[in-house]
Amino acid sequence: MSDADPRLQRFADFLARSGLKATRQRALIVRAFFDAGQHLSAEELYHQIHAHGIGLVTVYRTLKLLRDAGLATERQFGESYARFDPSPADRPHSHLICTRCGKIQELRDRGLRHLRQKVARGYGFAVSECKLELYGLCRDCARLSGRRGHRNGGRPARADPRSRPEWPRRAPLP
Amino acid sequence: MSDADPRLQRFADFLARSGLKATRQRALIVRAFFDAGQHLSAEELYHQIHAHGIGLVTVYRTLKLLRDAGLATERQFGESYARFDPSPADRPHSHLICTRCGKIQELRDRGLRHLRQKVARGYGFAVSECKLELYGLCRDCARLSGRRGHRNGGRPARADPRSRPEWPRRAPLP
DNA sequence: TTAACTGCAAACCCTTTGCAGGAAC
DNA sequence: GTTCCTGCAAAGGGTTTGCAGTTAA
Repeated sequence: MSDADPRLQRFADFLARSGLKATRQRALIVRAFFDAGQHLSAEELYHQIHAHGIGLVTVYRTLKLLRDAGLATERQFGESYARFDPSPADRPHSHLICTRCGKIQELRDRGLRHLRQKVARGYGFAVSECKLELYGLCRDCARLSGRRGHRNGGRPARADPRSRPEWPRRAPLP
Repeated sequence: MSDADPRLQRFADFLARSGLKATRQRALIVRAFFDAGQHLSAEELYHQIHAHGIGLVTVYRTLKLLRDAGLATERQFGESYARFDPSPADRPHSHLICTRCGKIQELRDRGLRHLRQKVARGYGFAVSECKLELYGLCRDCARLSGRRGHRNGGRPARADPRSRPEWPRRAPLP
């Protein structure tokens, strides 16, 4: 199933087109990245494959290549490090980020497209990229919070999502 | 005019309430921050006041206090450093970021509120914070770009706004 | 007088870069 | 055989922290 992923071919094409080489490390990293199907950080991805003797630096370099190939988008979800979104840039979507469990869901809504067009008209602004992130509690966490009597109305203690409390920042390193 | 700014009083109240002290440095930093009325980085703010013998570390610490007091929001506009938004958190707004000149405009649109409510209903997601950022060319830059024949359709060279090329990253240091 | 604050330097974290050996073309 | 790649170690840049002296309360 992973072999049939057209993105692997697109990456191979990108490498060839750019005069770059198809190495064992790149193949492993790219496959692990697409297989995860999530918004991984460089270190999380590294953690999944470092058993194969691949270094963190190579993971960083390959993620940058994926970004340049248009197969990943670098994102900052209020953390001190970046996450990479495997969705191609030509299929824009927004994100719902749970401030309790860290889950990241994707959201597609055409309301955003309208907003974008309205802005273009009203402000004379030529939009090239549109980022919408909604922080809050996912369905499960909201339910849990509700049971506990939602002490502060379901709002997190701090407005700034950079200071998310207890949820897993990255996969633990050995 | 700056003295009449109710935010100064709110900050003083916050300090008193928290058992913290009102120092000369904090007064200077907070006033400079509100007077700027822009989305400053810590270093830009430092640059404006370091003549008074105030250290960068104190600027960082005071900005964090402002954030905790609800008088500033920490934001990451695709740069490697944070900017602080002087608008209080209870007046949410979006941002238009010009990828050419770096200008940041604010945008208030009730379409976003509707989207937010729709998400709450459809996904069972309890939204606590909503971030919308539109990257592209502001009116002036779009016009310039148009005159030059908008070589690549008005799109920046790279999709990722982290790699903005030539515009002022921060106020130059002496 | 006491607790909090400042500034310096050093640490910290994530990411990038320099370099010598190794692998793809 | 050339060019690009890898991994290591070290550097880099923004931010935070430890500490000794200073200042607000």
